[in-house]
Amino acid sequence: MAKEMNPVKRDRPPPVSIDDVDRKLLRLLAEDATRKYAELGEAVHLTAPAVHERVKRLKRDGVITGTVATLDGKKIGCPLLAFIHVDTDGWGLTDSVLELGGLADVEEIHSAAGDTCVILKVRMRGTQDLEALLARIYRFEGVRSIRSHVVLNTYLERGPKPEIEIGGSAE
Amino acid sequence: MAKEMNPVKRDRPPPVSIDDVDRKLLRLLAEDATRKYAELGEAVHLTAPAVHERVKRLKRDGVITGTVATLDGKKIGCPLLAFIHVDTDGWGLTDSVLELGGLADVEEIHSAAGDTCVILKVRMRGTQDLEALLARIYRFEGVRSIRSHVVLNTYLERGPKPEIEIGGSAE
DNA sequence: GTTGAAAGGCCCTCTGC
DNA sequence: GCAGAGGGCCTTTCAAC
Repeated sequence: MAKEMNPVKRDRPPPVSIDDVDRKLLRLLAEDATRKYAELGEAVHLTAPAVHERVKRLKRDGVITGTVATLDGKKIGCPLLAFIHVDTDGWGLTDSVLELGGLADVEEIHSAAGDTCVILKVRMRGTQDLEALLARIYRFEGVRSIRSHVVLNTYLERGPKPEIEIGGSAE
Repeated sequence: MAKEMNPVKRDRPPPVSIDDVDRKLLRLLAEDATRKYAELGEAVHLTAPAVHERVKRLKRDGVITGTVATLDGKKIGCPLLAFIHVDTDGWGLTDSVLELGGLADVEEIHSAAGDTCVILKVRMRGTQDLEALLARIYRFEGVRSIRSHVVLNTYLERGPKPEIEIGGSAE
């Protein structure tokens, strides 16, 4: 086949096929998962059973990974949001860092390229909790430095949303 | 009152009151919002109508801000996750940056303390889209520097979760 | 894919306790 | 706060097209 000969092809095309109707459904559900199938149907010009079939497929294929309630950080007593960048010597950090996932404060753990190795997103009750967490991280082996970025205000915060067009980059 | 005399008190206690049962419900719903009221009820030793009443109150008070479907970034064709730190001269950046919220790629926009002013979380189809976005940001007035942190692997990614204990910091 | 219909489940409310 | 019962909406499936 001409597959490997085409330089435009991505190296790893997604194994699941998603069309524009799926994308629109995903966008709507990513915004509000309580929408009824009938409502979704009229948005994409399909009937409720057809929509149900697509959504079921999207869940089965792992495109939709779950349905969750979003909470207000301040209202639950965690007004302090921060990003923590941890720079390490080697890679022995990994196991220790993954343990941080057990803390309710820690929302995200990523490994990253660039001048930092691990990026954490944490939401805490106050600066004292943040201090305690930093102290704990510093106790890990191989930690060279930590930089904290305390968030002053959040203007946007949402989950992944599929692009609407294949060639475009926006809306 | 002895309120102002107690140095332990927080400066701004949350206006909505949430007890431990609420917190447990919030944790369960933040994990999986499709849980049935009966199931939630037996987890907190309450009946379904009682749970329903609490959840309704939590939504009315804005503690629960919504119910959304979570999507797999890779499966929807956006495997490239990155954090972008934008450093600016003044504050004129704000309006321009907020416009970025219109892009589907941009998931989060925060203003931050420290050596960076704005933190963006973006999820894109590839490095070309990232380059285009960076070029766009550089065109903004007052942008001094940009640092991008491309995520290699995500170990944890979830929404806010209330602490389970008043004094504790974990599970 | 569609329409129509039917069964079942759960939400939600209301009533008393 | 509990228990129980009822109405109604919606999901979900099945038929036939």
